[in-house]
Amino acid sequence: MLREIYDRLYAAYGPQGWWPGQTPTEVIIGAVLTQNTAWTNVERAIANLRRANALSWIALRDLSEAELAALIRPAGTYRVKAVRLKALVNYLWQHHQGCLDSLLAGPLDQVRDRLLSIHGIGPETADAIVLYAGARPSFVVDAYTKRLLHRHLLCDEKANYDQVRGLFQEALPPNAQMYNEYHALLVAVGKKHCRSRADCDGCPLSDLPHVTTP
DNA sequence: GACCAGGCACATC
DNA sequence: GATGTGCATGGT
Repeated sequence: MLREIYDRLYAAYGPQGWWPGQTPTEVIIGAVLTQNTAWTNVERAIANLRRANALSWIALRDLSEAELAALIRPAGTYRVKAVRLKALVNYLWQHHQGCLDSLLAGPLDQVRDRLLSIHGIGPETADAIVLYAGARPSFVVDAYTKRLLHRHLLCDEKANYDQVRGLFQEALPPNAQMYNEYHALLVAVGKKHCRSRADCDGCPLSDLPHVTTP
């Protein structure tokens, strides 16, 4: 069924062209900045960083936390995110000499655990980094994904992150390009539909099995 | 003027 | 271990 849903969404919406970052570094910064935040606000923050020549790991290392916070302010929760970006930058320099390829190298599960050990990087951010910066097949689960699966009776309402991720990874081949598109497609359909029970009109999945109670 | 957005850490029970 | 809460800007 998860393969069927992918095919339908792809047919309806086409390739999404995620992640909208120009370099792996930019993708990773965006992954932290977008936590609980609309992407348009993340773009403003990244534009500030670019204007300040701060889109590099050296520059980010040398910025103070307060300077960084000021630059990323449009992304919201900027004090928290400045702490998180600093934790990531410090980890990269302390454990990988500032080398991103080194941070992302090794068995996928090891890389994921490595990222999860960094303060401010939870499962969704870690998977987004592995998938969209590392181009490796770690499925990204977000609120849209959980909601859609629950509405279509494919997971329990209280299923946790790793359970939902496991459903996708068991049903699909470990194909990073496909995981990439699928996550983006789930966000696309989730923004238009599946928000309330009245949003099913025109949804490419509206004829699939569906919850009948709120 | 609420309500929400590619979450996460921390406190409390 | 399971909920509840703070973080904070900009769009709808």
